[in-house]
Amino acid sequence: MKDLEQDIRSCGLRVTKQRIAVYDWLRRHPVHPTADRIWSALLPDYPDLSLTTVYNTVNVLAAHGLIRTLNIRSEEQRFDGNPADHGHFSCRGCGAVLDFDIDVPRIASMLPQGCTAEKCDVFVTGLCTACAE
Amino acid sequence: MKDLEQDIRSCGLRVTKQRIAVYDWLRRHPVHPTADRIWSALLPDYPDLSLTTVYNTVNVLAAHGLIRTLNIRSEEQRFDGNPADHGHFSCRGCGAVLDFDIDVPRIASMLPQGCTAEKCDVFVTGLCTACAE
DNA sequence: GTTCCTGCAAAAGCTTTGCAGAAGA
DNA sequence: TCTTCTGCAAAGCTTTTGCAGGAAC
Repeated sequence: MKDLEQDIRSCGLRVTKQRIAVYDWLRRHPVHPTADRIWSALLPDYPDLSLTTVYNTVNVLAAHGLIRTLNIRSEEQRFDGNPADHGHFSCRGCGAVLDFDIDVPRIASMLPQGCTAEKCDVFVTGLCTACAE
Repeated sequence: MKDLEQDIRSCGLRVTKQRIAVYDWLRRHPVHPTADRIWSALLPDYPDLSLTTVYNTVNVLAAHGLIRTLNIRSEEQRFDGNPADHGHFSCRGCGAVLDFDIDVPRIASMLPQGCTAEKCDVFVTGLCTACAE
């Protein structure tokens, strides 16, 4: 928990219980939630937490690279507590989103000549093992 | 132009001048536009075209695999006249979106065990050659 | 004591829906 | 002729903004 505070503080941000709560939840639940989902999950423990603050918090955390924003589906924005480059596999059958490791240099080698990669997202849609049957 | 009609017809859809216009424009302008951008571009030639119809059309075309929807940025949905798997490079400097070829089998090999890839999107953010200076 | 953050309400922006009239097959 | 599509207006949703009170430092 102390390291979460440290992360936030080292970005020049103030440590508030709302920021700790959102950041901690996001890191412990790798479910790529929407802002609304984060808010609902925290509401029992933080009855005064507002959806506006969740939006504000995820935007601030993402701007400082502590979390990452995803656009898997068109309708809504999702957030990921793991800011490292990694792939997302979305199962068409059960709707689950699985993380997987990606070989960033290998993907960067596919880029147009002269372009440099700073952030890399890979989204694959298909069927997972269970749904393939 | 005839092949566009053919594409639309072969999906069991009716051929209308609006659908031809949107589909044709999208295929000839690989700029990954928003619905609004498509509408603005076509308005001079189709003064009666409504934004609702553009939305309806891109959704129908995408549902039948003739075009592809993208979620490069969070705010808005974009469309791509090329339905084949390919990567998108978004330049942080000039905002341009460049297509690049991807090696799908190579990426599929990074997937979790047992998962099968049906659609693959790769989004890379960074700096293009011109902006890198 | 300052500055920054939170939370409410309202606004903004994109996208969808309902429905009557028009167009395609 | 029958079914599908278009276009207008209005609604729906997610996300942002403005601002007063409150918390962090």
